[in-house]
Amino acid sequence: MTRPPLNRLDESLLTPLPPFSRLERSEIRAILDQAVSRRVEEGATVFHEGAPADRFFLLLDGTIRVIRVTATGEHVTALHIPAGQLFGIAPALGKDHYPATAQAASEALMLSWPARLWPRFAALDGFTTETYATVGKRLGEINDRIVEMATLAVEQRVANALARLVNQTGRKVEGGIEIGFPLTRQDLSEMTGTTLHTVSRLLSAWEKDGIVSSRRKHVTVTDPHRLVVLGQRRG
Amino acid sequence: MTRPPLNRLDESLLTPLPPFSRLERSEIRAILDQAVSRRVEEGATVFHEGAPADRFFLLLDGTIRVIRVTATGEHVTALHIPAGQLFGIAPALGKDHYPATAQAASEALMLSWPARLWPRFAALDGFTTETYATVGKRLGEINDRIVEMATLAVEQRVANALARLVNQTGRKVEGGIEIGFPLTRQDLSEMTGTTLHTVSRLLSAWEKDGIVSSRRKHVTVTDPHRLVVLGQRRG
DNA sequence: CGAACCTTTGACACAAATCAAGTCACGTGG
DNA sequence: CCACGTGACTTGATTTGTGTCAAAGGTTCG
Repeated sequence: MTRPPLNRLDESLLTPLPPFSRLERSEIRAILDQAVSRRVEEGATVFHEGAPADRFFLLLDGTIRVIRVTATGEHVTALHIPAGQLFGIAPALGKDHYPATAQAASEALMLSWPARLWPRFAALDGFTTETYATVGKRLGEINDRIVEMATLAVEQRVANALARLVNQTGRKVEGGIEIGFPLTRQDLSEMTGTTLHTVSRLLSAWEKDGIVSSRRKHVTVTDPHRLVVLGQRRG
Repeated sequence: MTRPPLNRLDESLLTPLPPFSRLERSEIRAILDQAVSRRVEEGATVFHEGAPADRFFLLLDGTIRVIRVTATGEHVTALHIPAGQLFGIAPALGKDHYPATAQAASEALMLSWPARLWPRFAALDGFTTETYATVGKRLGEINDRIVEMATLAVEQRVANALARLVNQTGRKVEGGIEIGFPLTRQDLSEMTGTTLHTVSRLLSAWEKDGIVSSRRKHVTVTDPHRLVVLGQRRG
């Protein structure tokens, strides 16, 4: 499952990514040589909530879903992480256990390093600045979700969740923009704090109105503008 | 309103606080000499969401409420900050504008420094580590709130919010533990995403059951254990 | 071909928002 | 010091958005 790099990883993997972009070629080389690369399939778990945070990760391709499971077994999706970002960076926040579970929303490709190397990374020029900017963005996102949950009705929350996914992972297809990974009604309900039944009803209604179009596990937004409008207060 | 320190601030103000505890006496002296102290009264705003983040703060006494206001004018309370913590640390997260509004829940006393000094603080031994541990804790807290909002009913959310306030700011009084600052039903509703009416009904019911006791703007929890039980799933 | 799963739809129940008065405490100013 | 006004709180009646319960249809894959 985890394997050392068989052939050297190419430096161009990291150069375009913000936390690494200011580094010297030699520094990037050193970082890559210490990385372990890993491929996980759709739905597989990368690490579990509460497990010792022994590694941190960089997502090269795919999407990671960050979820938490309650005492009664309900799943709540806290966040989606797009390709190009660090995740599992518990060490950066003074935690020695992962605060949530990370699973692959679609097949994913990632690099990882042992947590004990974090301080060395942190010492690199511009690395911390960029990292904490990412943390700041996530904090902002998650805050927006609280405001949303506190003030909006289910329909608006689902509309906004879909709109966010379109922006983060959407890819143009004929007739609209498709979410970039397999997505069930249940998944959407776990992102918005509702039930798969309600999501199903909403998507059915929206499909009738020509706003979305969906097949099993695939959702395409055909009228993004109207979707955004649905997300506003007052329908 | 903002005023320079008239008499030198005492070093013992900072020594016990985690981000400063590892610093030399001389370093603390230098930090204090650059600080501006400020007292704000109950309800006053320290800084507004969206304003340029030109200063960062340390709360010496009182409680700060972090709120966001929606386009339609609703208020949502994201977080309460207890005495002894840094706040408004937008510079630490790469932001040059405050992402939320901070207001004093009770009369509050704070120090502040210009944002441009942040890098110098960050270079001090152990300072960043402790700061980001705080950020991590807040991220965790806010995450818990999302899980709560997604899975719990109103009664349980309000019970948990009260329980949290008891832990953070409660002080023993005869007959129970009182929340450490003035708190209205409206305030509680803004923390839990419900209406003041529902909160009022809940508190009335709990008062009848001997779990809380309240007078105008003051809430005392008389049976903390049963309150915690109310916060669990299944009442 | 069957099993596992995702999805849809209807009927019903209920928690909580909304609508609507009205009482009660407190601080202010005359 | 009392009257007045404002803001906090309470409580009932009504409405409604969503969850829950229930059943069945559709897809995919082994």
